[in-house]
Amino acid sequence: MTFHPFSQTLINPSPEENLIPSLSVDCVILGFEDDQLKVLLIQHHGGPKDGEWALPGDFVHKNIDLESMPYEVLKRLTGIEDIFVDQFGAFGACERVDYRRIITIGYYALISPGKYELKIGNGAKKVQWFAVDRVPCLIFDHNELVEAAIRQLQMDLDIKPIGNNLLPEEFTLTQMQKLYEAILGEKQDTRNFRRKIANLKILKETGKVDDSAPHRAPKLYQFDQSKLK
Amino acid sequence: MTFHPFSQTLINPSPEENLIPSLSVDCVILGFEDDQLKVLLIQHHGGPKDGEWALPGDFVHKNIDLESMPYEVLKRLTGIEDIFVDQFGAFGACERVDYRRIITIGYYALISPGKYELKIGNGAKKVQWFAVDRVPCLIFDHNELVEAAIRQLQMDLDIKPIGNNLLPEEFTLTQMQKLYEAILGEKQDTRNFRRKIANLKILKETGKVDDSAPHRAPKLYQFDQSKLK
DNA sequence: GCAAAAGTGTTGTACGTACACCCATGG
DNA sequence: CCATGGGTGTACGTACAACACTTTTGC
Repeated sequence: MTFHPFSQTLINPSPEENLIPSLSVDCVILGFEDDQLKVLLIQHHGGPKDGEWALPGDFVHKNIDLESMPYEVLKRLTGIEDIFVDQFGAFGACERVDYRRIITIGYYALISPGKYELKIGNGAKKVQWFAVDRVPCLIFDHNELVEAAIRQLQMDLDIKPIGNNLLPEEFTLTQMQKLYEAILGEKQDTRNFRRKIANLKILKETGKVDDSAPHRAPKLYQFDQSKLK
Repeated sequence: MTFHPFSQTLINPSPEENLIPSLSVDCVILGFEDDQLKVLLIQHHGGPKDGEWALPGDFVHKNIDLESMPYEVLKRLTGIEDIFVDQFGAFGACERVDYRRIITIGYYALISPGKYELKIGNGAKKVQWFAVDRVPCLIFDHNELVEAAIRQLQMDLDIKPIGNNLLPEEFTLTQMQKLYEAILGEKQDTRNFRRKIANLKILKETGKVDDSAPHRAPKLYQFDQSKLK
């Protein structure tokens, strides 16, 4: 197999003839940890972008549906498949990739960091979570993609089961509020937030509390899967 | 130049080596006429889809930004450039095109039918407006693209200057209401609609009326360009 | 008893919705 | 004078924004 300047992120790169060389998929994988929205980045190992940080991605495979591609990328990085993924745009300026004409389709994915063990593909030196307001300079237009993904996530926040994918199985309302604040980038009023969530009627109490902290123990909730439209 | 199975819509097809053969752009060109939302379709002439109806589109040109491609398509069909265009998604199921793997990026465009003279490209038999609820069976997944474009348009209706592009320079509030009804697919209450539009403060009276009809002459309005956010 | 976070209500305002009649005009 | 479409107001309910104090617990 010849060196492939863009498949640095692959664990099992496909033979080049199975790829569409001018069309890639990039994934903005978002997670919520330490009250912060984080994005999963990989550091290239070898190739023209050695040492630089980038979104995980891949060329579109000729025999795989476009919409399945982000799951392929995620499977290689995390070993999981049943996650929330949404397309947020196609990016295709002539000079977005400096050495070749490549159009990319951006997807964002929502997972819980820590729930999965990350694998480092061949072509990658490191895989690491970064807070979205501490993202380093990325290759190509990847910083733009991160911003576009977050804008889309903000718009989807009220109409898609975002929390269900970014929060642990059981969580407190304070955690959920922190998640909303991280996504929207602004503080929320506690009383208004709780009323709004209550009106959605998508949570149910577990009956348990989180008594790991040294003060009043908050109630734990979970999503009522039957009520997520 | 060899025959190119997909560039039926081109007036001046580019040499094949300037195209990205696995990546196309399709345009859902929408207009408003006779109180109906209409979409512009072309009928293929020659090639594997001879006689069938399709969205106008083109392969992505290697030396043209992706986001400029819909303008290229529109320029060939209508000779105009300054119109509203928005990307609504990338479509890439393996079997969406029956004879080859082609991913397409969908754009919708808004123009006033009748304002422009349509050109018939070589590769096309006809160019024709169809009411969106009377769209014939189209090639590939183009019917899906039309529906996706309209869904996107519905979501954009309140946040983008849709009317500014689909209505004539001067128009009545009834016309505008009919446009909203056509896009949303449901009747609007006249009083509520007028109050809503008034609250937006994006229109100004022209002082003129339309006295072409045999009853009370409605006032003519225009968009106040300085107030379109 | 205090620090630290959980939890809780009221009020005003803005917006959506439902609903019916008079007005102006041309023929 | 009548048919046709233009134009207008009120009342209600819901949703959001602003705002501060009490409760529980571990130490």
